[in-house]
Amino acid sequence: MYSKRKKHLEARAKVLKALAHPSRLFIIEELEKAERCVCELTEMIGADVSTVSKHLSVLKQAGLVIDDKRGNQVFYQLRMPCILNFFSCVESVLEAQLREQAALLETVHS
Amino acid sequence: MYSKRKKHLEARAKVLKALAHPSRLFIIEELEKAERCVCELTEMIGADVSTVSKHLSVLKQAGLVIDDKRGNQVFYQLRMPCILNFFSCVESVLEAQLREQAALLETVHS
DNA sequence: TTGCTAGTTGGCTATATTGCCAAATAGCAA
DNA sequence: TTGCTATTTGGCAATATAGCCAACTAGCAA
Repeated sequence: MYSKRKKHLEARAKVLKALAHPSRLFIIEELEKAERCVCELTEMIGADVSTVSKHLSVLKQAGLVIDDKRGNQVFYQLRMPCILNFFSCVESVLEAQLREQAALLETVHS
Repeated sequence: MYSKRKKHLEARAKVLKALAHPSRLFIIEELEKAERCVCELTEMIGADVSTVSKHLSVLKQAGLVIDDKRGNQVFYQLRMPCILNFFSCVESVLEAQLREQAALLETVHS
């Protein structure tokens, strides 16, 4: 029954929702390389600081990153190192879509 | 630069967004077991048929499922078998959150 | 044809998300 | 103290999402 699993699926959905934004995916990828302060991420993304701060807050709420205040800067770190492998499946979905589009073009041109 | 990766990250985000809903996660899990028609999924989820149909349309748009009309029923199948492994990371995020909450409770009680 | 079942689509309202600006907060240094 | 930088939070408007009902389409059978 759906109701039995619902709570769990909602929790899962919340994590996926937190990941489902290009800027937040960018942040995850950057944090994979090294910790970053808000100002660095803001510079790279090119949006308002408040916007980036809110994105970071979403990732933090979802348990994906942790923050560490040092001086007047806040550094964010990736909390889940498995995230990267995690994307390989998403990639295969995207690749399949590309192959499909290519095949479609093929039929148009022939 | 963010702009270079943006298109790609937007595509990724779209797939994750399609997954980021409890009913759609439920559908994915069911289709992992076997193909299902819309009526079966509707029964299990307990929402309006139109709602379930729209969820399926979102998953289809994202390239996660394919549909197969047979008679007057439409059967949906999982297109990406890797999806299941894909969730193990999300699970570890959730488990970490639970551990954290448990630790927090610990400090309250002691 | 009519009638029934299965599914999709349009339209609507309620709610959530995004991203900006402005204001508030915190650390550090003069 | 004042001033500067880094960050968060509140508020707002624009847009997107979710889920219902109603209407429409398609397959099948009498």
